[in-house]
Amino acid sequence: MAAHTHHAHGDPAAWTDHAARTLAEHGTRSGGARRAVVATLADQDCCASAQEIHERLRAAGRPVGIASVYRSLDLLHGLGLVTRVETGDGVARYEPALPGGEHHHHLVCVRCGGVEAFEDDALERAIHAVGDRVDFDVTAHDVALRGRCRACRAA
Amino acid sequence: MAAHTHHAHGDPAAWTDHAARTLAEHGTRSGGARRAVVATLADQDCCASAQEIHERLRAAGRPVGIASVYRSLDLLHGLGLVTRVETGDGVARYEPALPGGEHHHHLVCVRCGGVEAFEDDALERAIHAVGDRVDFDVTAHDVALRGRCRACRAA
DNA sequence: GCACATTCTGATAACTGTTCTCATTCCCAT
DNA sequence: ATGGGAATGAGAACAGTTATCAGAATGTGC
Ligand SMILES: [Zn+2]
Ligand SMILES: [Zn+2]
Ligand SMILES: [Zn+2]
Ligand SMILES: [Zn+2]
Repeated sequence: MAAHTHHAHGDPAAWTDHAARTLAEHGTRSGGARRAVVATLADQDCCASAQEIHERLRAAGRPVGIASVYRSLDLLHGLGLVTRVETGDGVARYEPALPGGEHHHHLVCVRCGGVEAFEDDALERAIHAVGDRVDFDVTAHDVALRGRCRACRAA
Repeated sequence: MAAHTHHAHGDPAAWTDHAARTLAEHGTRSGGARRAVVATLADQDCCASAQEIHERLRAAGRPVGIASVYRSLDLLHGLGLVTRVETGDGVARYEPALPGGEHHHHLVCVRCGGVEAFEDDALERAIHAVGDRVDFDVTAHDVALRGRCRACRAA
């Protein structure tokens, strides 16, 4: 068994393979920039902004043009390989979308801007029920709970 | 009885009064620009962007500087008088926050960008239950269901 | 009503995240 | 190996939002 389980939301290698396969099926070529972005995403538990990914790649000695980061994220999002998360500060964040559909939602601290993940089956059922009842073909959903994290509550 | 009930989410005059009272309690002066923004918001069933409000005021013959619109919305949001809604297109939208706490959430069409409102008690209960169980002082929540509206499903 | 301190307002500059442009590089089927 | 086309990266362009600041409006104390 591995000494640590850093990734709470599934095996990153599995998502990487899934992403590579889906990209190949769509006839895209495998360029270095996009591969680097995919690798960085696979290493993320939760959401990261385009600029964070850009910075992380630069720090890792594999700089990628910011335009390529945005392009890659846009393509991956179009193929359903990443989820776009809006935390309310006007920047889009992205996290891997697992093929099985398992996912989490977010707690956003209004003071420090920190983001935590949570999962809740009852919430998912309630959302699904709404989707069934409305005159709308619902394919995705976002939930954000806002408030104060433990640290900011004390401060 | 009124011939039509245009406002699904409470009496606009009541919200206007509530807003005016809260603003007065906070020692703000009553300038014309902010009063106009409050009046426009009171006339909204659902969310509107700063630029939409700006345009609506201009069209109504009561032009207000865009900076004043943003400032007013920011102040109202800080006082809890409006809700900020993120529909995913990178534009912040605002709608009146009723003092009783009754509110709705949104269905966003990924094709045409249209927004519809819905309410669901079971969903609210599920969200409340999550807030009780997490280590986070939850004070607000956003839910957005994404998909295709009836018109765009046909097209 | 009048003077005054303060707030509000609006034009515009500045800023930030994102998208567009285009010349160059790279991938890969042939 | 080569040729056609997709991918890349630097920088310009863009959109929404925020900051700046001089002048107008507000309301309090007289
Ligand atoms: Zn996450
Ligand atoms: Zn969910
Ligand atoms: Zn609404
Ligand atoms: Zn709710």
